[in-house]
Amino acid sequence: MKIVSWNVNSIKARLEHVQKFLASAQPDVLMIQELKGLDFPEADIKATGYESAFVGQKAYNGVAVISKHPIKIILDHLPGDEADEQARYIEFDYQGLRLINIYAPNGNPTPGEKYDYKLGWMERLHARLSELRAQNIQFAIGGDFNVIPEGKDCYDPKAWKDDALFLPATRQAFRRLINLGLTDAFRVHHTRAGQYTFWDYQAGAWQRDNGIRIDHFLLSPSIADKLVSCVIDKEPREWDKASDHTPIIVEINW
DNA sequence: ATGCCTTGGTACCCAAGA
Repeated sequence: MKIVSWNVNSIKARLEHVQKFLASAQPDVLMIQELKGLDFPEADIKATGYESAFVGQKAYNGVAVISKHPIKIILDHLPGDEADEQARYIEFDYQGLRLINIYAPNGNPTPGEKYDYKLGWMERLHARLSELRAQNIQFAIGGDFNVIPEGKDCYDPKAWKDDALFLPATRQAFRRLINLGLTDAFRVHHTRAGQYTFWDYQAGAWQRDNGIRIDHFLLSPSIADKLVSCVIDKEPREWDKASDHTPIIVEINW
């Protein structure tokens, strides 16, 4: 089973890119983030042969699931704060497999309330994944975690030293997820530095390969045992009017 | 580096992104 995560930075601006990707990559499930609007082009996605479901809000955030077969939604928000109305989480069942698609908060500027929200959100995510582990529910979680796990996951660690994506407390929150017994799928078969999923639009970051690795797939133990491959597909980042993120693709022997 | 782009919402600039 081929599952993909991709922050598209507006589904309205990137619909043709999504359709082009679906046609060439033929994933079973494409989980996208940053829809940036209340509308979702379900009919256009259906025309390419895919089902879709989404959780959206006006202007910001938003996550969607595009799949060959219909999904069963388990949760349309991250539990733990009923006052939180940001569209950043969808948990669902696809062909008997539990999947989660997240758009974690950015957290800048630091310090401040946005960073506090980021850490609180990560703590709530830990609580939810801990619950799934306790219930022995096997799952894969993918998305834009907005976390640079290690120095080798960015072009210049010194430049990111005080950033919300790389602060010690941020990386600790990520390691706490890993320590639930989860596997960073990309790092199973790729260990070298300088492999990124995001390049800023500014200052020629893409041309200079000045990027960061912030889009991830974490797998529970039994799913990790079924991992075939996990790769970053840099091609869509080269397309005209590209998203600043590129897809990460995981293949599981399901 | 308060900069550099890109998007959406609102109104011709600003917030947010990372």
